[in-house]
Amino acid sequence: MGDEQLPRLRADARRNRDRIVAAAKTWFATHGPEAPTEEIARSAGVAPGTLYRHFADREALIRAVAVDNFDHAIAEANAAVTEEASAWDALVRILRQSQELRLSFRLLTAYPHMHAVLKKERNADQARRHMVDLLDRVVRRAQAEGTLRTDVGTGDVAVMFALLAHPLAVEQSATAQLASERCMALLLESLRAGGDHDRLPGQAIWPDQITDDATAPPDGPLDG
Amino acid sequence: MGDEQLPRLRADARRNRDRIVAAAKTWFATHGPEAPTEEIARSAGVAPGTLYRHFADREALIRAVAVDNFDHAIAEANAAVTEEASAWDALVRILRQSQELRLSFRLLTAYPHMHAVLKKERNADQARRHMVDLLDRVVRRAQAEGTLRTDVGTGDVAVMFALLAHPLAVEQSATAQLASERCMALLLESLRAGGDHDRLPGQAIWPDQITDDATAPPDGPLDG
Amino acid sequence: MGDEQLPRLRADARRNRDRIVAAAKTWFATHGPEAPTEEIARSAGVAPGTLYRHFADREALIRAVAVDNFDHAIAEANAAVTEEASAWDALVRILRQSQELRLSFRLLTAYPHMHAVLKKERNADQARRHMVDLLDRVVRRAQAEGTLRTDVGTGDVAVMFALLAHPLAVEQSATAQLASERCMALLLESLRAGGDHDRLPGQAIWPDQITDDATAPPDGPLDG
Amino acid sequence: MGDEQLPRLRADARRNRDRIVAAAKTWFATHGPEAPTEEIARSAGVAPGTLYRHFADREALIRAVAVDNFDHAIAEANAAVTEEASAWDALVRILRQSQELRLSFRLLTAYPHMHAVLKKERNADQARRHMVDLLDRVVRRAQAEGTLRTDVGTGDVAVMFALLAHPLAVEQSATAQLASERCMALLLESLRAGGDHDRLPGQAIWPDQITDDATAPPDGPLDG
DNA sequence: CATGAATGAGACTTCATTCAT
DNA sequence: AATGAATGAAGTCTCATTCAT
Repeated sequence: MGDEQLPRLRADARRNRDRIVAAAKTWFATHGPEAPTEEIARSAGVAPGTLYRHFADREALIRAVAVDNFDHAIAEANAAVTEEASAWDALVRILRQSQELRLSFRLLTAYPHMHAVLKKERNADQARRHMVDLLDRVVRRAQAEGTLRTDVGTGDVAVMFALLAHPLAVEQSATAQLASERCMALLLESLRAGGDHDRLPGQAIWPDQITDDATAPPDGPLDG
Repeated sequence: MGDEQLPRLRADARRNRDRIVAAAKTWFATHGPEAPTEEIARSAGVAPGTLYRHFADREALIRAVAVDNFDHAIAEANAAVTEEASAWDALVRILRQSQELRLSFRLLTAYPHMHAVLKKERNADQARRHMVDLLDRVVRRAQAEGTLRTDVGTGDVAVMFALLAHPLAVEQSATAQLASERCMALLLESLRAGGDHDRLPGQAIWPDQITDDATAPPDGPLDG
Repeated sequence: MGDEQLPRLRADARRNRDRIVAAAKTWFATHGPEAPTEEIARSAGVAPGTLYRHFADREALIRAVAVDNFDHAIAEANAAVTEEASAWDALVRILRQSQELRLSFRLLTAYPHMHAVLKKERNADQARRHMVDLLDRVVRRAQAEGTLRTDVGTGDVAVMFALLAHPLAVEQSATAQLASERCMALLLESLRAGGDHDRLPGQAIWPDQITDDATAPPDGPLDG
Repeated sequence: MGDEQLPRLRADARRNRDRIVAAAKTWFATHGPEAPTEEIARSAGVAPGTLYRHFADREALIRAVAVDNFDHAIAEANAAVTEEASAWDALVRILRQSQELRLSFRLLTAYPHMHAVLKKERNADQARRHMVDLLDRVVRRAQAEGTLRTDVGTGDVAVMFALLAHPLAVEQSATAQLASERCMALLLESLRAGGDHDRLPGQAIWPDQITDDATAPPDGPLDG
């Protein structure tokens, strides 16, 4: 899903590459995108030089992690679509289960210039579009089956996903877990078809509006 | 509000301190909480030594910025409570207008150990509690006046605030602005009293649960 | 001569700067232009950070050393012109004595892109032109006094200086010393006015031809 | 001449060895003796491991390049001696034409410990002596035929060769080419027998004095 | 023999913080 | 109280060389 284009690697090199990405994913998740490459290498059980043989610099590593996250997220989303009885259930499952997707979003918002970084690699941008396409199909099907209110678009849903993917400041505790679930429940309730809905401002937002380059993010981790 | 306890400063020292906090606020907002102190000092028009005369280390500076943010946010929230006709309207206004509050929340989620950091300084922790108290009053009043559903607590509302305070990855464009407003509208709709509500998981979350030390964040910027 | 434009430095900073340049001069002379900056700093009795406070990178340090060399070389040449009875004697003394000039040339030919590097700093380029001007006056005076053959130009003389400034591969031994002196003697003999001279190829080379950018050096230490 | 002692190599190995030496010669000439071995290998179309199968380390590669240079230079010098009418003409041709000789001298003066390095390999040292012997014969013959002044020795001539082998800092331009030719003409004029000659300092320098270990260079590229 | 992945020492540079002026 | 120079600990990245495939 993002790796077919890599030149064939020798088995040991491939294994090292995978271990480095896995270690980086953990370090980025726990210590942010500035986590020391040396520590990442150590966690992966390789020397620093090996990390740099596979990834030219920190950015390349971040891109690789992001692509990997998106790949897994897409796989999870596909499974949800395939296995759930209704599009609505698929949507709920995607929202609830995608830890990988969540990590992607965290990385996305924590690293300055992240969009620019991702654009540098075909894989990364493709993965993003792929995810959006998938979400778009689910949204339209949910509206067709009458479970999702029809005055929201895929873009609206994506924005909500992005918000919910953010870590709560208190996330690890039991309260945080509960808070997160309650928040999701409230959001899902507001998306559900039926009942009286307020008129939302503007028009529904669809994928073409969020895929557009015009929506490039600002400059900085807190704004980006 | 958070600064009464500071020793009297000479006028010029006071001015320097203020300029440093202002510069830091800008740098933290645009370049994250790791922004170089030297740059912050330069922006403030002082030498690095001066910055460190006022703030023992980076953390102290972050605390000062947070306190400053909270002070402003509290002032804005007070104005909302005073000037709006209903508690609901005050809530909406707080959510929509408080740029300072938004920045506070961003800082809160972007910096590792932020809770621990804030706790180190009486001022900072007090400001946070002050803000929560204020929100609590508004929430209870809104429930009393019948505009806010009663199965949510102040903690739930705070979590939503925190979520909405996050920048959308697309925030700068017109679409992003619209997306943000639509998202807020959906959230507010879900908080509004009336209609049929799904049963939310667990119990309502109230201030004591989010002020509790048990909710301390884990170790890392993305999780914290 | 190359340092008037520096902002006033505090006395201690000035002293450190000078010690760093002196240490760098020694290291470059003995270990080439890739000598470790850390060692240079250690020799100067400062920490690496101090070296980098004064010189943004290795290139800047090399430029500073080159400027310093040229400054000293110019001073020596000026002394020769002032103190020697004839322009010819001044020429001989300049050729024989200018250790600093010799070091400049070594650096010049040992470091890739050296000309480009020097051009980056106004001081460096100015010093070079200054030196050429000085040499030009001596050459013309020697020709006017009838001691230097008139079919050579300042450019020719400069080229010979440059050649002689190169280290002989055997330079440190007694033989090398002698070889160097005999070589100089032969060269000076060929420059001396009087007797029958072969027709030299082309025309005399004057300063405008060697100051011209068109004569930029090739890419590399052995060709440059 | 320098390679008879090598063990027989398979045809492909032999071809690889030759390509590596050729690539190294180019890289050393353009980027100095510290040129990355990996780049040299790439230019030669082999993997780094192959380079190290043929040459134990960087020094061995440098020696191989030097031997190769000397071999070619000797062949050219032999041709000059054979084909030119007088020893003087042979001397002039050797000086003017031997690009390989020039490169040998450059490498010799650019690399630290070069003499020590060459001495480590029988081939390299033999090639150097061979070249000196050849030059010695030409010098003596030229003096015998009355075209070379008799107060200079082979060592003096070799030193001049070494000097002229250095690149002029301006070598690439038309002016540089001319300057080089004029410089050679002046030097040759000073070597020519006839006319009044100044007394040169010391005694003529002969091969035994420059082959002597006592002339070993100091420690560093700029002095060596 | 060739390959090219892995190593790991070490270079350069940055920056939070201290301290002499 | 302010200044800004100095420090030195990290961190990133390179590359000569080794070694498993």
